[in-house]
Amino acid sequence: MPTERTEDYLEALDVIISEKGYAQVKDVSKLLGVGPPSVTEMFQKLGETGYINYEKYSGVTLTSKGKKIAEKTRKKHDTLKNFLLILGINKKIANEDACRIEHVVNPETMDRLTKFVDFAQHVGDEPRWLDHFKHFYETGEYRECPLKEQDDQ
Amino acid sequence: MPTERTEDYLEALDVIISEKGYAQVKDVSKLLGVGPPSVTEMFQKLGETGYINYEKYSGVTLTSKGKKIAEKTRKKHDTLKNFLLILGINKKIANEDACRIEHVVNPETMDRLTKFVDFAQHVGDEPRWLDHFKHFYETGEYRECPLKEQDDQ
DNA sequence: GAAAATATTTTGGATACCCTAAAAGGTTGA
DNA sequence: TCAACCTTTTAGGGTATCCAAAATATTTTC
Repeated sequence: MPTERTEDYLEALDVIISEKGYAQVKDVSKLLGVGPPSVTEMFQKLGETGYINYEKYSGVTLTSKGKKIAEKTRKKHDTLKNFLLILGINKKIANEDACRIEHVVNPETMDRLTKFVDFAQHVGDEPRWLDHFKHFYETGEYRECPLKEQDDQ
Repeated sequence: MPTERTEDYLEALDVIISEKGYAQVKDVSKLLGVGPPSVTEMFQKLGETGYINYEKYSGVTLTSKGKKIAEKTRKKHDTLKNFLLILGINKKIANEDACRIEHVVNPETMDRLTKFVDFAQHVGDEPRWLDHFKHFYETGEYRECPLKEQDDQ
């Protein structure tokens, strides 16, 4: 199993590579905010464990094994981020939190969250209950669904 | 700032202490699934940094500084767990995920989630939209809110 | 009250990260 | 072509966590 940090590096590599075809130490260093020696060290490890194609002093690419992890991680990231956005959290925080949560959630939880996001986005515009939640969030006031009473009668 | 692991230990201590008044190395060792030397080592660190009252070979208690962190962490844990339960995730997984997510979420996200849990639990029984989500989760079929059409006319 | 059982601590070591400083490789433009 | 300028790598350390084995303390039991 890759460590959390390994997932972070693979995900970053995937982002960079999808933009410029390969990734250099300095790109990852900048994106993850760590020093070049840390990146080189990780490149060596990722090379040895077969996640990337690594040759000293040249740009790296992902192997299919690495790509698989990267994509899985990015997908989780997207779902989490979308979920947080639905809740009304701003983009920056949604991204940061998604970045950290993506490494620790159970697949079953991801599955439910994915469906939840689908559910909230299924209709064109915001579903009524979500409007109600936002109203509740802002005012503390709960808007009862009028249908409820109809049912009870 | 306490590390994630420090939060875990403090939370565990709080759980144990609220049950038997003090905590021993073996209790924490069992609860967190780490060996006794790791616990002793952490006790020493927590003692030095003022989170617990530690004396060699005797049960420990939390200082108010430690209690504060422990409670904050437990509260986050509870909210996250409740949220996951609302989504329909089983208790075991909800607990495990809450345990890991609690260390990495932004306060703003916690705030929204807390309100979301309140929102979903506001009425006595499950709100209609949540029923609809569960139906959607199981069948992939979306139940339109009948009111929607009324509005449109 | 001492032997046996249990609990805790110490010692010594491992791993996965991170870093700074210095060396070495690669690139480029006068 | 070679000096200057990146970029990457190596060398040498640091921290936080974990562990097994051995030493020590405490508690229980006869």
